[in-house]
Amino acid sequence: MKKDEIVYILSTNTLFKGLYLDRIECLLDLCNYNISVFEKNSIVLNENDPCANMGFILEGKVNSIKSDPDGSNTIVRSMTVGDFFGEALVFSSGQSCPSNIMTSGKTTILFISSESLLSLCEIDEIFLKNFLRSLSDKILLLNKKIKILSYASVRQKLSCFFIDLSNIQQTCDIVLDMTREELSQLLGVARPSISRELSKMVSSNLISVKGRNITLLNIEYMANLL
Amino acid sequence: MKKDEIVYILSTNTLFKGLYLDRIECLLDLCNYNISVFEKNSIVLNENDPCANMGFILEGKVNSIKSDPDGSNTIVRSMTVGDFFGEALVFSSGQSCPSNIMTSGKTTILFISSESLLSLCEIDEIFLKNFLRSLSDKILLLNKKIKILSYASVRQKLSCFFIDLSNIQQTCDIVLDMTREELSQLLGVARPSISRELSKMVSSNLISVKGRNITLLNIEYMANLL
DNA sequence: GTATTAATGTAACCATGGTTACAAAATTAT
DNA sequence: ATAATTTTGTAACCATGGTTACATTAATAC
Repeated sequence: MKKDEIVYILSTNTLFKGLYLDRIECLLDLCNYNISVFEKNSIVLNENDPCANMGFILEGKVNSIKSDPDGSNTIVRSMTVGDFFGEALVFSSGQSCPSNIMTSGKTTILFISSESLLSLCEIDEIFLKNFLRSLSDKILLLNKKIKILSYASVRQKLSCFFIDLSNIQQTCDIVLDMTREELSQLLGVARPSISRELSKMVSSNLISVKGRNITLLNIEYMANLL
Repeated sequence: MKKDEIVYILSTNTLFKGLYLDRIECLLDLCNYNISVFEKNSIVLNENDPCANMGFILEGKVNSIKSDPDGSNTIVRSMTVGDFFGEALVFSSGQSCPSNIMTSGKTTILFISSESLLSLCEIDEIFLKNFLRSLSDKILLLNKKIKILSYASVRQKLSCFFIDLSNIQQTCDIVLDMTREELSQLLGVARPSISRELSKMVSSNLISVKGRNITLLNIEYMANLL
């Protein structure tokens, strides 16, 4: 893969946002990096492996996979070109990879060492700001997830999720960009329980539902549950 | 409060770890900072306020408080001398304070602006590493919390928690440093449910319990639940 | 178009855990 | 030591939501 292709892909992710292509190339040249190609279904990183590099996906697709005791595997996170992983691991105190990372197709990954990342932070203020913002946003995202998981009832979880979404989309007519199955996993609830509670909320005139389009009819009441 | 007292207090927290006192003083002099004194039960920051400064507690005690819809208040986090807050907020993209921050006694707080923090990161590599480590460790901590909250059964939650603790304490004879009530809040479970499941686990010879001392008798079985 | 697959709604059953209430034990204050 | 307070265990009751199974609808492939 040519260097300008690599640089272009890097420019699409949030860590290099705001940087010109030639600046990115310049920064990359300063780095201790290496590029690895993985076959389909090969293991990039095992659970509990130490993690000294960040990975940037240049080609293909990788999944972060958690093995359940019953033998089944859950995809925790799915990443593709432009995504990166390990940003919270390389600078943590002696922590290791929390899940298996596996390719689901032929995949090219750029690895940058933690020392180099530290240099980038020192050399380029924009990169530093981006890195700090990325970590901070992740913390806020996880906090929001904890908030949702902490609610006792499915109605509370849905209400919280819908209200957040209506704030983001700036309308009471919100559109879900996921299946019910994915929604249920996000909220930590069984899929039929989601459907059941949605029906109840429709009966109670809290919302109306048409496929993935949901209208919030009584935000005040829903907000009072939280 | 004298400057060398301030510097000493800062030296006790993780962001200034590894820095000599005179270096901290030097860094502080470069900062745009201000020191505010709050009376008992005054509000430092309201929920949803924008957050452009980090706060370091120099004196007293502050609580991060979440108001429930039923009118009750939950203390999310309790902070005292040497603790700091807002590290994940100042660099996030347009996010605001997730909870009320209130003093619970006469309190002195040192505020440092986000611009100054950015400067410190650029000037001092140790500070930069500390800041990155602090954010990263928080992410891993939140991930662990999500993992526990995601388990369906109380037995799973307790098993996960106990096994983590036995790794930290390097023994099967673990000691809880909290009440059952606090444990139940941490795991997101009702307090009597904790007691009930502990009893069941004793009956099943998985653990033995004597007050806050718990012995893990069958770690393998417990690990297989996860 | 039809066929195939995936997504969704629904219902019955039942296990888990929340709620409440109270007693016993442990801790702390006086 | 005694009293007061907090922490903890226990039991009965019952609501919530998980499980399973199946029908229906929507989406996609052919």
